[in-house]
Amino acid sequence: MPELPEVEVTRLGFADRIAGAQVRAVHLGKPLRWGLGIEPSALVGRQVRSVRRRGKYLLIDLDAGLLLLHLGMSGSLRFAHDLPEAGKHDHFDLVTERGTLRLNDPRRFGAVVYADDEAAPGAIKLLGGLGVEPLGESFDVGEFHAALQRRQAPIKQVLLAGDLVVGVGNIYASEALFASGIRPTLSAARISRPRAARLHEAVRSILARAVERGGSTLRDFSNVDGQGGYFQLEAMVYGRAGQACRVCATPIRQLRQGQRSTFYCPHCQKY
DNA sequence: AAAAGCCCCTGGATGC
DNA sequence: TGCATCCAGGGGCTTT
Repeated sequence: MPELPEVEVTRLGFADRIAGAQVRAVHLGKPLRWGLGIEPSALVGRQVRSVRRRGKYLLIDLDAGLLLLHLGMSGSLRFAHDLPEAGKHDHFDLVTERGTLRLNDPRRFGAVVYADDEAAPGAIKLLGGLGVEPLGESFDVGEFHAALQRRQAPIKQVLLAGDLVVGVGNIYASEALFASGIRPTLSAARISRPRAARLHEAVRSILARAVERGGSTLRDFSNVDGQGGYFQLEAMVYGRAGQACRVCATPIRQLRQGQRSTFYCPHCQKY
């Protein structure tokens, strides 16, 4: 669920509220994808400075060190003063005097990892290979097109790989390709400059719109206040196999690329 | 360097 | 109702 918009909506929901708070306790549930990498008690007394996002990672800056948090496939965060006792899928609590940040993650593909700083090996391993931020100024059309020229793989998988541009997951990759009229199976290297420009714009506008709509809630996602998003209602192709294209009424098709579902309109995406 | 497969884990939907 | 099977938004790691 959590792609860039969901992670950003999550961040926006608690960044300002937790900034300046002192950590009172850290509680762990079942093991996540990776261990925390520090004794939980060692975080007590540290102060939360800010919460940033890099790709699909949340970076919780402390006055000493930082926490790298990933929602995986089924993770979501809550932030509140009066959270109930931890349930079976609650695997990380950061208790502060301003409220408790709680990670709920049924599939446990998510993780919370401590690092002394962003240059620490543990942080480099997770953040080092990431591509540019699609909503930032460093996402340049010319560089994007040039990078696509060097990749022979299908464009859908190049977008998902995240080493070129981050944050585009399965839903938004399908949506961005629809918006730019490109077949998901087309080799990235065969995308012309004008098409790359359309894709570049589509990625930016769709991700920004999804943040505005509170993200997409298909199953597990909710913001830190427990509310779902609405972007899924605006999906043109994702999850719509067999249904009429909202533009041309042609039935939407579904295929598998790299063990993941892809949706597209064979009429609107001919390129 | 790039691409393709594998796998981590749980739960919901579907089919018999 | 019970049970097996398939599928799911991610991404690091290994192999080709």
